[in-house]
Amino acid sequence: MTPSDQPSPVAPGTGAPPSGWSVYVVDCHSLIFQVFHAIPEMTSPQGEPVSAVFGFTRDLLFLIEEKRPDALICVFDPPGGTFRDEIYDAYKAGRSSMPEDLSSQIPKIQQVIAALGAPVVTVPRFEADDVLATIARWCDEAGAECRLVTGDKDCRQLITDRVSVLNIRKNQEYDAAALAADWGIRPDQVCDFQALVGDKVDNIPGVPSIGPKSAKELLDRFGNLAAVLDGAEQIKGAKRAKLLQHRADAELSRRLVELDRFVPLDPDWPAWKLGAPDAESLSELMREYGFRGLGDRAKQLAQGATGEPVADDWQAEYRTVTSLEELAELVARARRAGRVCVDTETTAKSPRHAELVGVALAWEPGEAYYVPVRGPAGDAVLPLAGVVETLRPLLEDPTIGKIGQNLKYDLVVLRGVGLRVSGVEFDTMIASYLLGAGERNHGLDELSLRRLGHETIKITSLIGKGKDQKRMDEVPVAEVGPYAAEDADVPLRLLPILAQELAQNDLVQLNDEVETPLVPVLADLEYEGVRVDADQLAALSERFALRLDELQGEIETLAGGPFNIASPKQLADVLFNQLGLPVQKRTKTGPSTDADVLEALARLHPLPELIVQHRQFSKLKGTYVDALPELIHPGTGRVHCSLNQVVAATGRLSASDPNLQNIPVRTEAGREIRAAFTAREPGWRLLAADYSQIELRVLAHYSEDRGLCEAFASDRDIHTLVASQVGGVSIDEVTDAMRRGAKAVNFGIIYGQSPFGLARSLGIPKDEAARFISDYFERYPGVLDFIETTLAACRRDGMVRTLLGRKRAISGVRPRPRSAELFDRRATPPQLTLPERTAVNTVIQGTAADLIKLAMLAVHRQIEENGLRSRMILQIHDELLFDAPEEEIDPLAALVREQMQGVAQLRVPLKVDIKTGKNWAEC
DNA sequence: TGTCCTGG
DNA sequence: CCAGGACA
Repeated sequence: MTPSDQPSPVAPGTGAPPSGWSVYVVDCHSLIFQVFHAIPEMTSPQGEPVSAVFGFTRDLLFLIEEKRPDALICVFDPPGGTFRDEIYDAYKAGRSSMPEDLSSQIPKIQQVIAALGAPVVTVPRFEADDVLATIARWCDEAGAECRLVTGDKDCRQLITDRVSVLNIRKNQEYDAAALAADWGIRPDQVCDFQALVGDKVDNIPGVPSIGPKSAKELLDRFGNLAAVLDGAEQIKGAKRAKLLQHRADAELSRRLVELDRFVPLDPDWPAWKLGAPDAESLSELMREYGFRGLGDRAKQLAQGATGEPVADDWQAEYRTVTSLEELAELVARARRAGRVCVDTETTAKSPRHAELVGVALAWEPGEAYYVPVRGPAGDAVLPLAGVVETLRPLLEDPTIGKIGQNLKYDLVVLRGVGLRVSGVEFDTMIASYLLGAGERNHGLDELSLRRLGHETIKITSLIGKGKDQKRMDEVPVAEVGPYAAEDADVPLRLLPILAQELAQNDLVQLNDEVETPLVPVLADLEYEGVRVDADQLAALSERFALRLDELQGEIETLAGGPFNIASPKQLADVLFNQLGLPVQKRTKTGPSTDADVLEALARLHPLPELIVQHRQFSKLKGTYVDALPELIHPGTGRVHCSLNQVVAATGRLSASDPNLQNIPVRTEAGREIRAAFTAREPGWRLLAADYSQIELRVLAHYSEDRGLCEAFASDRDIHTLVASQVGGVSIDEVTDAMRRGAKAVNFGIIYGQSPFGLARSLGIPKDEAARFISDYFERYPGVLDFIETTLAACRRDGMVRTLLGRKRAISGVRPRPRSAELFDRRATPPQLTLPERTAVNTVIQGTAADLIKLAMLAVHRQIEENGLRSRMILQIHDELLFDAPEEEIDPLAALVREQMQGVAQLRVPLKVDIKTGKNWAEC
């Protein structure tokens, strides 16, 4: 609003905009409500609702881009009442108040408006509509074009030759012609029309039994409301009585719907002129809310406004090294600095299959060096061997801190050229992950943009994308240099920012003592890899192919013709249309054909069972048997999967290329695949050490439940024990079904499963499952207390933490019941919502992940200190796999057990089972 | 992109 | 609950 001490540029009451202007006025609350209801729920990376912010920003960007207004005035309703409340208490009583999920977005929307360079106007005691009416009048009087952006029908009374209402959803102008086609009246009759018809939502009474049609007829005949009311006597039928009886209502209605075109507002056209957007804060906001697409549009808009790229005061000195002498000099300088940021450029994404193209080094922000060792013919590069030897005293010195983004990658690559990098100090990717577990993008480009406001050179601008990508060694050194140097510079600049944030979030210890030291350990695992017998897989592939052929034949006979078994759509057609089997459940796109459904159908027809088998074999063949040989490293004969430290929101590792964490184990065919994973050479064996029931032990620890803790202390089969205690029978009396039930409940608790989910996974009725769970809570009361304590803390803090302080933000946990109500909940098990289940699961699964990470660090160190040749080669959540010379098996087993069991002193002992064999199936 | 399946 | 990957 115009400050009152500013002299008004025009006389009060008149407010002509500069000539030739096109003025857009937005009724913000109207638009916000529209988009809020039109757009499905969206949350920002921080978990706050932002769907209305998104919709509003999108619409405003659309207006700016497409309509190019000279002024874009955003009008908000004032807080508190308006003059209409003063003349009629029931005014707008029918409108529900704004939901919290929406009102929390209003300040965000106002930030966006400010960043876009548009003014916000509010006039106390006057609704936004009245402000629209006033500005519309000014425009009309001055002959300026004015568009009113609102969904409110009241504004139709403002329509003139110059003023129209813009329907932004349909991008249609609603003018006098549209009004005539819609209501059949003129703009000057709008108030009278609405006074007769009324409006339920705004609690405008109107005249009962008069709808749009009769209102139009009356106005056609009499011209306006006053004439209609005066002439009511001449009207025939029931309407006459109604009009006479509700004359006062109609007159009040007219006063309510008529907008005030003279609100006390001083126009300030210079200030209202749509300015250039504030690119920096705009893109910052778009990133904060997670609007990627809008961010790009906003950026373009900002560039268009200034005619040049967004200012980015990035000062940097990047050089490409041209001689080994120069490199030696740089190494000496880096050593003096005591730290170095490293980034390697290579020919491939997989570090084990990649060739080194160059190394970038930096130790002071704003200064970085690129050392090329490969490049297109004719480009000057340094000899690899010389570079390696010159870098060795820098990179292998543990006292020189190594900084970088995804250092594990560089460690594996450099190990490939004979450099064992030591002294890993800070990895920006890991810091970003610890600060925002569950966020998908921890890439350097994103970090730079988000934390430094600097747009980095994209790799695609060098090597292109899609099918005909170049390799980095095919890109001229002159282009690679600045790109690589920047990738060494950026982490250095990010470090202080991230380090401070880690400190603020109590994550320093977890970062410095667990996650960062784990980087070289994981690099070693990846570097070692797992031996796979390609011949065995080839034989298996043939056998599976034969079996699949057989199955396909049988299936087509039963189905009465060929079809694509792999297509759920075609399969559904065969099962439910051609065979007429009953549909069990539906997916978004059609009847479901998943394993549960097929199992249920198997009792009615032989086909589903065959489908299950076919799916199983084709899955195993496609995902493992045929894919694995492709990934075997020609030099090592082993597969070197990638272990990702920053993907899983709970703190677990994940594996890919190939994912060795989901090699089959439950079926016979799956175990045959495991048998193809072998020790690396004759005389070596595999050793698998897995934590027994680690997640349940974590649950026992947190719950402090006597019964559960004692169960673990007794070292008996936990599922049997729980079955006997919950069922109230002796251990010998526990049946198979009871143990299965207990096991399912145990898992259900860890996964926060609902009684419904439990019933489904066990195939028992829902009330039976619910009773099982309540019996469980009755027997182990500490478990429910733990769940409630966890949820209360999550509700309070907006996040949960694991044993080592790893945090995960979770919003949406409902207010917790008072403790008195907990007793009831033992009788009727709690139905947890998704965020609540996630919160419980994260604490348990994340703590288990913490423990095994500690174990990996301890075991890795011990193997090194004891000079063993044995190697850790894989982690599968609760299991560690080792490749060991036969004579080391016993000492290794002892060492591994001791270290794994000793990582933490919980209220229950940690138990480790160890198995060895020539292949993984034997373990 | 959604469905299904493998593991924990 | 959380992941990765194949397939249509």
